[in-house]
Amino acid sequence: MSPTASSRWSPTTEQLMILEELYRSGIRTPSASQIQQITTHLSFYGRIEGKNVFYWFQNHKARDRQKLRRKLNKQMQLQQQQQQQQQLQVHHCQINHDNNVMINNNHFVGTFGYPFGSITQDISFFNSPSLLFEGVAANTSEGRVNCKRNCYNQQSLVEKNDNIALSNYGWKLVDVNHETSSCCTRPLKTLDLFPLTTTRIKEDCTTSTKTQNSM
Amino acid sequence: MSPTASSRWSPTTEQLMILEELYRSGIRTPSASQIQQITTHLSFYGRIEGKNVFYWFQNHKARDRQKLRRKLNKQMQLQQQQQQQQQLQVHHCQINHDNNVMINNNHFVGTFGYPFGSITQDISFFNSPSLLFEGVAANTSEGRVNCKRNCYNQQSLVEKNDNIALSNYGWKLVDVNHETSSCCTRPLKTLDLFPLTTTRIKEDCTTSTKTQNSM
DNA sequence: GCAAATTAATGATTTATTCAAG
DNA sequence: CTTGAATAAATCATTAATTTGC
Repeated sequence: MSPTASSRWSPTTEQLMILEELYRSGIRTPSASQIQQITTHLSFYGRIEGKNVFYWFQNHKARDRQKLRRKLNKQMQLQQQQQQQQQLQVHHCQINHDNNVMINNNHFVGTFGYPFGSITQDISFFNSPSLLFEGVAANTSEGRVNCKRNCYNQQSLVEKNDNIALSNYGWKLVDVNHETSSCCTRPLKTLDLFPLTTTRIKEDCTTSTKTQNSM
Repeated sequence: MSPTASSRWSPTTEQLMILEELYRSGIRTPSASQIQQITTHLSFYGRIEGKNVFYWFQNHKARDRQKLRRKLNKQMQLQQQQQQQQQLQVHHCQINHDNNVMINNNHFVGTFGYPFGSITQDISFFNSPSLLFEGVAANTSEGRVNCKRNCYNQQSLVEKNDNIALSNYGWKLVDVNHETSSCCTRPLKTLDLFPLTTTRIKEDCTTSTKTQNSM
């Protein structure tokens, strides 16, 4: 209960709610200035630093992806099991033969659609969709590249315009915020990120969508 | 020739020499204050920012590891090929049988010593040493964990003592250096990192080893 | 020699993984 | 077990070497 320095930040309920709302509204990798604004705003509800905001978004994004992957992976597995079962019923005469390779290989992706050839530099292995997800060799190539491409369109390009060249990593952040952020400063400018309605949870998004566009 | 802003820093010869010397002397993940010192010192030889130093060490370390992995990987492959050859000479009656699995698999690590079992959450697959290294499914688990453990002992723990809680990531760095580092400041304090002899390339290391210990 | 074209290095970013507090 | 923090790995993107055709 005493406010003695605990080794790590833990968000207050309100801070958390706001962060989650921002996340829902589409923010994934806030730029330095965005982080600055968010931090300033949230410092009104408790001690907080820029890096906390930075890490929060990073972790939240990562764990969202992770959750999704797990889910899809599970679906895949189920599908495959079902397919296998069906095949067993139809071609049950081949069971003993195929068993040499498939037995016990719930995760043995190496055998599914592995494109042979290509010796050294070519990394375009593993095109099987099952490799996109958690399990064994999920993050080797191709698959993740595609995945990433999708993610890029969400934030990065926007930020390139906002922040001339460096985007959102720490180095640019602190000089605006650090050492002067010891709470007690109420938001000085009107923040685009926080139009006035931070406690609204879920609406039809028609009035609030421009929140994000103006950054 | 004109010093018009190129989008990324490229180190001068002297900066590079010094960085490499520091690296050789054992620095891998410099703390914020170390980065600050190094930056200040190197800014004497040309424009440079803290993040450049940070990135340089990060990349250099990573690419060192990578080089090592590649090398060891190559050795492994050779060894395995030799072993295979030997086995072929001894058990040549089994060739046709094994071919079903091994043919064309220069990188097909999935078949080497794969421990069956463990369905969903357990990630402790792939214990084969060949999986530690580049190729296909190199970075899945276990192997890398071990690798990492080793690396930790080199720097991180030291830095925990140096820098109270945050160690060396961007957030702490800029407030000391940024926006005031526009060259023209000669090193103000005597730097432990740079005792006086920065141009010495290679010696017996007996007189200079304490350089690193005092940080 | 010397640019255009390729390729290799490497600075900078983003994502994945791991550690560890609560 | 959840999640803030930290680190390592993968990737992107630009610059430097290098090659190639003239």
